[in-house]
Amino acid sequence: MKLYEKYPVSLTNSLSGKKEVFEPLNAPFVGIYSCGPTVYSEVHLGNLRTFTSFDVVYRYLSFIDYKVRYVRNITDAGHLTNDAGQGVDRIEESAKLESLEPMEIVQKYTNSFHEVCQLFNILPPSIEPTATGHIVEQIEMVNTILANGYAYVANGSVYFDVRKFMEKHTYGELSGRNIDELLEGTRDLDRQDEKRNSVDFAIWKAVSPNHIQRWNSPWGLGIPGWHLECSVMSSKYLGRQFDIHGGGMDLKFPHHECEIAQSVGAYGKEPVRYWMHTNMLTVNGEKMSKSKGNSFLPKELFSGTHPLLDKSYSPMAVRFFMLQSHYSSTLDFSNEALSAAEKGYKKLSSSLTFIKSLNHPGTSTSDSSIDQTLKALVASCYQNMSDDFNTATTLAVLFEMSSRINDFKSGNVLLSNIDPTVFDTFKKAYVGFMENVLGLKQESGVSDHLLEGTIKVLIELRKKARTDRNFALSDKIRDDLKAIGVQLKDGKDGEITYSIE
RNA sequence: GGUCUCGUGGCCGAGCGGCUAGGCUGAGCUCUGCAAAAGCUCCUACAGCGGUUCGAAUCCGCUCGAGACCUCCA
Repeated sequence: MKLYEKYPVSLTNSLSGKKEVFEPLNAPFVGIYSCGPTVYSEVHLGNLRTFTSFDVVYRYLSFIDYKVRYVRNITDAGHLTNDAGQGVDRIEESAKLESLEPMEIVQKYTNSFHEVCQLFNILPPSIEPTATGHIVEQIEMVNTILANGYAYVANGSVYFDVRKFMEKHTYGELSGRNIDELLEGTRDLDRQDEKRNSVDFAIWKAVSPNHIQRWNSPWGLGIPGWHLECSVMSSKYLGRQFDIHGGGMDLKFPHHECEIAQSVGAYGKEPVRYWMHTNMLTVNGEKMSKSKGNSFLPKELFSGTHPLLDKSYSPMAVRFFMLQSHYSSTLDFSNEALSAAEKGYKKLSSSLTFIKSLNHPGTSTSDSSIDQTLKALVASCYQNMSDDFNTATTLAVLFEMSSRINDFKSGNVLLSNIDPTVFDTFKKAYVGFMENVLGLKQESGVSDHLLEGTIKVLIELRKKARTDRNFALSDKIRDDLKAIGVQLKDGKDGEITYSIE
């Protein structure tokens, strides 16, 4: 029996607004697409929340035996600041600002995005396609939509004809938009606009010859529409209908709505079975965004240099902070919350370190009540994650497990009272959910062998001092190390461990 | 203005009609040469007002407050 059969996943489908049982089209295969970054500047913490959320979805579905293909794109062309016709091309704009080639901008911020992902332990997707790598396919899709009569050409641009589309299909379903009202607004449309209706959107956009990024098409020089690339790349790698499409709440309209329309307009069927939307990271109750000026860059977080930050925070503390809330709730940033998260993470992390090195002696006089408790905790991890990827409740279970691990450590509970198989399952689950599912890896306090060795020497000296009952000296070693951020902990058995503050 | 979401204890945050969330902080105890860590215990909530129900933080209505989307945004 596969794990996903034992712990069936349910998730909130934005399309219905309800929690539904997840049934992949072709189990055990699962296709996930999530909207990646537009690489015109550095990603901020808010962006990262979404990527972290889908990273966990990807990790968990893989963990419970699904064969997941996870596609996350890089938008490196065609992202205008609006569809209305006078929009500025984000990549071009940054290129001018930084005096670089557009593709240099793309490379620079793609690299930076990858570095940040690595720091936050966000796994690379199975496929990371780029818009510029799929110009041919995008032109093909525009042609298909034109052939189906759902688009029109105007001055070298191609627009999706929403009103025409609505004669046979629905538009606005995902975001709950009242399109009649949107169409009402059409009368106010600027006369100079090439669009027939204000709700129409560009699937191919003509550009002038001095636009650096441009491609030849049947309609002249231009760039692909932003909404189009996701439709093209998702259908290319996951099929015309696939399981999960994710993204931030703010992409629901118009981006995802347009994706649906394009795919239906081209291929005649709903592209996505389950839509998942992550909620926003807020600062003092307001959405974190570049335009509001309340966003931090990851590196500002690690250095603690941003004015809104009291101190620096490690990537795993931040990851833990995000996982403590549900992906569909807003999460409010604050120094207090982050400090609390940092301590909580350290607690779980030290249990992780300990249990990894702990092995069952082999024989046991089994105490079934402890075995039952441990087994229930393991099952609870799966149940919580299968329940709409509830990382918050899963963490609560992990804290419970951490307490049990500390019982092993202190000798409150003897391993000889635990069935070896149960212990093995428990250990694998704790390590697995921490590292593989939630992606909370251990942050090595000391990366330097020299330093590590030096601390060990000092620990040996302190042990000697303690056995000699030279407490003045042993306290001095401990206090002086503490002053530079190394906390020593005396174990019952005389062993001394340390942690870096 | 339209659409929608949210309002939980000192703080952050789960909760999807009945059963302990959890973390951080604070207080006490145990262990310890003293600390730290750990263990145990305690403090405590569901914005307000009505309604449905045997029973509501959880469902319905109203009021107040906050936010998101409706233009680009994870």
